[in-house]
Amino acid sequence: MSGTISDIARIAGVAKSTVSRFLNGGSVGEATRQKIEKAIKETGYTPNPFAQSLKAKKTNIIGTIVPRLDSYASSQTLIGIDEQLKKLNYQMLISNTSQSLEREIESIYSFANQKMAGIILLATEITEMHIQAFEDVKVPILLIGQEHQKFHSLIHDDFHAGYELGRYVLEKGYRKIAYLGVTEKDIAVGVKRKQGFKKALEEVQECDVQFYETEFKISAAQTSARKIINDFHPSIFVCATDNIALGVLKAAYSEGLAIPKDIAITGFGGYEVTEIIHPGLTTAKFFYKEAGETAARHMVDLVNERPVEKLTVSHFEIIERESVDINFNHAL
Amino acid sequence: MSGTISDIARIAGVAKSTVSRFLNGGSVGEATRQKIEKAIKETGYTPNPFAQSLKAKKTNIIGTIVPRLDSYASSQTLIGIDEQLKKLNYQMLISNTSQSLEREIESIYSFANQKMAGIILLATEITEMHIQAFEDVKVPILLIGQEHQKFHSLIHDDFHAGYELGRYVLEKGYRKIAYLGVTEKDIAVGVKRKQGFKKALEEVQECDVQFYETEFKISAAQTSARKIINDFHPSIFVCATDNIALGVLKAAYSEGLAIPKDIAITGFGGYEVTEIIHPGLTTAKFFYKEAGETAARHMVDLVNERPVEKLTVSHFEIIERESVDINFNHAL
DNA sequence: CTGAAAGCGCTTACAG
DNA sequence: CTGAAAGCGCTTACAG
Repeated sequence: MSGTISDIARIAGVAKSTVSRFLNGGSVGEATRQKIEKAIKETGYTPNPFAQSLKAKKTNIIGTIVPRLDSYASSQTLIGIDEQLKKLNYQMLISNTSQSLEREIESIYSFANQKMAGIILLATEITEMHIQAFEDVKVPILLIGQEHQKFHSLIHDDFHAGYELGRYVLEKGYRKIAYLGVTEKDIAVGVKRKQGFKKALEEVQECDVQFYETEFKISAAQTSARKIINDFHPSIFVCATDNIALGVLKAAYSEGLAIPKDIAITGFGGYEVTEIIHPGLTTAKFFYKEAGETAARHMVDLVNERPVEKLTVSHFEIIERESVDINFNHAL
Repeated sequence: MSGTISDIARIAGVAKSTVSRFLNGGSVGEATRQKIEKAIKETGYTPNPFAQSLKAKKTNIIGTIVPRLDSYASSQTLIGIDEQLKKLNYQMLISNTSQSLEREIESIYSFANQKMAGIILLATEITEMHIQAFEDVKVPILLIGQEHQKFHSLIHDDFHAGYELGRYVLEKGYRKIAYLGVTEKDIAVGVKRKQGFKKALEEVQECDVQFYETEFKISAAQTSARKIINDFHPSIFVCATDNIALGVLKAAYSEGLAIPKDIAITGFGGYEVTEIIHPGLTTAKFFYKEAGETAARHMVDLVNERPVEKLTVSHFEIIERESVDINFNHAL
C-alpha cells in the first residue's frame, strides 16, 4: 500500500504542505528535500490521483472518442495519439462508441464531467448535437478526420488525394469508370474525395463515369459491386475507401474477372491489408499514426493555451500497386 | 457547469447526505425523492467522479493492459470487454504498452495507484516481474491468452486447435510439412499449438515434418518462408498465427508458386483478413470478442467477490477455405 | 426516513 | 523556506 501524504510528512518530520510543495516542484530546503525523498523511497509512496484531481479540478488526461476500435485508421490514429501524449506526460483515455453518434454525445459530456483536460474526437459526422455538446462543456476540443469552422480540426487531404488519384487513373487511359462512394453525410469521405476526383475529370475530354453509393462494410460493397459489374461493365472501380475496394475485389473474383486485366480497382486509406493481398491495391495512402501524433501535440498546446492553427491538413501519397494496369493505355 | 451535491441539497431543501443516499439508491421518502429529482433535472447535476472515488477508495473502472492496438485479436478482445463492461455499469480504461513488458509492469502499478477495481492483462508472457507486481497490488487480476496457476485466466484452446488442425492437414494427405512457429516464451502460441499439432502427428505412421521458428511479423515470416521453400520444399506450411501465414503467402507468390496447388498454407486466429484474401486461408478460428465478453463478466464477478473458476477455456473452430487442397490425397 | 459531522488525500492561499 | 488551516465534492457511520 502506498500510504498518504500525511504518512510521509510524519516520517520526514515536516508538514503535509511542504511535502506537497516538494511533489509539485516548489522550492524546499536541501535538508527538507532529502528527508522527504528518503521517506518517499522507503514507503514507495505515490500520490492519490483522485485527491489531486479533486483539488486541482483538472487532470492531465485527454479523452479520445473513437467510433470503432477495429479499423486500421482508428487504431493507427490512437497509437499516434497515445505515444505522443505519453512523451508529453499526458494520458489518453479511450471511449469506444461502436459507431453510435448518440454515444459520442454522451461521451463528450461524460469526459467533461470526468475533468478531462481536453477531448479529441475521431469524427465521422458533426451534427448539431455535437456542436451543442462542445459548446456546453468548455473543454478544449480537437476534431480528427472532419473539419468544422468552429473547432480545431486535423484532416487528411481528401480533396487533393481524390484529385491526384483521379489524374493517375485517367492518365493510365481508363475512360469507363465506376466511382463507388459513400453517403455525403461524411464530408471527408463522401464529399471531398469525390470532389477531388471530379476536378480531375474536368481536365479530360470524354469519359464515361457513373457515381454510385454504398456502405463502408466490405460485404455491402461486394453486393453493390456485383450489380455494377453486370449493369455497367466498368474497366475500373474507383472506391472511396480501401474496405470498399476489398469488397469490389471479392465481387470481381466471384464473377471470375481477373485483376487488373478485366477490371482495375483503386482505394483510399493505405490500410496494411492493401499491401498483403495479391494483387496489391493501388490506393491513396494517408498517414494516420502521424496525424494522431500531430493531434496530440496540438491538443496539449490547446490545453496550455498556446496558439494552434484552426485547421491542419495531413498529407497523402499515391501508392502504385498491381490492381491498376499501368499499360492499360497501350492495350486500347 | 454541473454544480455540486451541496447545490442540489440547497435547492431541494434537504441535507447533502440525503441527496447522496438518493444517488446511491438508498431509501428516501417520496416527497424528498421528487424534490431531489427536480433539482437534479434543473441543474443537470452529475456527481464528480473524483470525489466519489476519493471516498469510496475504489472505482468502477477496469484497467485493461494491451500489448498493441493494431492487431485483430487485440481490438476484438477489447471490443468484447468494453461492450460487456458497459452493460454491467463498469468502465474500461486501456493502457497500450507497445509490446514492452516493462511498460506492462508499470501499467499494473499505475492502475493500482489509480484505484482500478480490477486489472485485465492481454498477456503474451508472464515473467517474475509480473507475478511480483500482481502480488504487490492486491487488485483482482485476470489474464487473457496465457494461463498461470496463480491467477485467474481465460485462454483460447490452443492445444486442441493445434491438434484438430493437425488432424485436418494429415487427413487431407499432406506428409511433407513445414511447421512455422514462434518463440516458446509464448506458451499459448509457441508451445501449446505446437504440442497439439505434434499429438496429431503421433496418430500417423510416416511423416516428414520440420519445425521452424520465426517472428510474429508478416515481413519476418516472409523471409523465413522463402528460405524454407527453397531448402525443404514442403507441400504445406502450418503456421502458428494467421499473420505468419500471410507472410508465407507473400513468399509463395514471390517464388511463383500457386496456392494450394504448389503449396498449401494454414494459420491460427481467424483474423478478418483471412477471409478477404484470395485464396481464403484455412485456419483455426478463435473467438476473441466473445472471450473479451466472458473476461469482462469474470472480472466483475471477481471485483464483487463472487466465485470464478481459475481457468476458463474459450472454444475454436476449424475454418476450411481454399489455401488447402482438399483433394490433395487423390492427387498423389 | 433524515440530518450533522467527520473524513477521504490532496492543494492552495496565507502567515510567519 | 515552512507550517496551520481551510476546502475540493463526495460518502459513511451515527443519532434522532
